[in-house]
Amino acid sequence: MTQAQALVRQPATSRSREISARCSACSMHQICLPMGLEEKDMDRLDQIIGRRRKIARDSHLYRVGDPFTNLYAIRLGHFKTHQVNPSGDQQVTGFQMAGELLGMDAISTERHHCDAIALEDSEVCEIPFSRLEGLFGEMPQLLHHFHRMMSQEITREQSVMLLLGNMRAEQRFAAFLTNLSSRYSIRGYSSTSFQLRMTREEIGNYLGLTIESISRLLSKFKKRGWIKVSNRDLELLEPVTLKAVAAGTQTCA
Amino acid sequence: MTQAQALVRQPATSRSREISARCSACSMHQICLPMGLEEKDMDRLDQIIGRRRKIARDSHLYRVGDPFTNLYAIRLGHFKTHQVNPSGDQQVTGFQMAGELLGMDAISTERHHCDAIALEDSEVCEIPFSRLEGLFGEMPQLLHHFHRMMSQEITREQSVMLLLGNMRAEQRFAAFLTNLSSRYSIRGYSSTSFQLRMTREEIGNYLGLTIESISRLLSKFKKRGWIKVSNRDLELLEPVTLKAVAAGTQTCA
DNA sequence: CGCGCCCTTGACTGAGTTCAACGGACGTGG
DNA sequence: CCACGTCCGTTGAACTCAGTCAAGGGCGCG
Repeated sequence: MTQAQALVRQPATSRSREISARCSACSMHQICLPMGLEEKDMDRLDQIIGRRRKIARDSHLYRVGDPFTNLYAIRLGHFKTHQVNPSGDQQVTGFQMAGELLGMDAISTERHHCDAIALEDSEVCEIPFSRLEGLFGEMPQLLHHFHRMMSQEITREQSVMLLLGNMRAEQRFAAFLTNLSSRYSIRGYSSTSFQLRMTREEIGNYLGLTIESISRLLSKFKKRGWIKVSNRDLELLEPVTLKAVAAGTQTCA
Repeated sequence: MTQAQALVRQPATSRSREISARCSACSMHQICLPMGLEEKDMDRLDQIIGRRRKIARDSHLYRVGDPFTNLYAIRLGHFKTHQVNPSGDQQVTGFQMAGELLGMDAISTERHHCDAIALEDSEVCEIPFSRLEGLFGEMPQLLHHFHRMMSQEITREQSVMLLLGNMRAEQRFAAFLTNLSSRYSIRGYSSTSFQLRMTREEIGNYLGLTIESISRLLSKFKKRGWIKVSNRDLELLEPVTLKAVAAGTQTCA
């Protein structure tokens, strides 16, 4: 029996889901929700995961006010989340990449508090929250890691508060680049060479700056020889300097 | 047998803890972690809660880098939390009051990421996190509410990001006052008349403004007849207007 | 080719900071 | 009880960083 035949003979429920869609086969499982689970537990998690959904670039994963039923684990691609205040202006609250969890802010009110939008064609795993809660009682490891992920989100947001509340423009931008760099590094990508998936405007909004300021900062950093930019392609030539600027140890002047 | 005698005759373990220290007898139990629990479950939660600790004004509940063992529920008083960045400047990340939970940002790394400091003489319940996790398996209601509280913290921080990223000074300050007002209201206190427990400097730091700006804003709002101020005593004379300013529907000009 | 979107750059503006001086509340000690 | 120092807050004047406004460039796509 060939491998192809073996695949064909699997029951329909298995065939309808690609093998690569299982947590254990996903390249993100060391970072994502199933981190640290044994094979057996990972399978149980797999069983509750609803669908793997494709989200086209610029389309919404969810919107403010949508009822909360699922968390979403990003398998592939990038997202942004933004809030809208009563007078209509937006604040980008984060950029998320593969292995990160979306929707945790909706647990408290069972409604989403922000919009989540794909920055490129992306793929997510739908995790029905009530079923996930059902697993927690029997899988303390899963629960513990879930708490770590929520806690990490709190920590992340606190550091953005520090950024928005205390830092000057160039410090903010250096911190932003440094943050992206380390997150790509964790995922096994280059920490010095990557693409910006978001527009200058989205970066500016996230950092509490205008698009013009971001543009000027890119030019300034380029002139200093700290980075190389061409459209959305970015190379960090002086990552150590950038880290120092982000930390406030060094300035641009 | 008199009541006094009855108290004396109670076993030492009971005597060492005041009756009012039990969750079911605490005025915050409708807001705090035990929200919605039945008497029996509340007792179980009580049993794992370590101590009720008094924290003197200006002293630390925990510091950045302290190992994480407990969450803290505020029974009485007010706290602030702040982060410190590498170059030494601080960012106040929140002001907490009775019924709120402190320390959730430490779960991810098992180290505290910020300092928590009492703004006045306060009291907290020490909740050993590992024992709390032990209860989760058997008390899904408790777990669910814990998730709601973490999620609420994420939401709260997102709205601060919106504030710091998008709002003008007067809008920030109006949002701050409105937020305090509604939190006091939930706790059964006056929503229009309360004391500021923090200095102008702490408010400014939290809102990404200087102490001078806060002082000027107080004067401005007073001149407009929106508030009455005398040192730390505050009265909101036009709460509706303040809400509108916070929402960006109305300006001060 | 032409249109739209995204980005860059320059000149000017202004909200909020910085600097500085002062005032008032509170606690301590003579 | 007053003198003194400290901490906290207020107010004014000058400055500055980032925003606003405006014009133009470059790239992709129909």
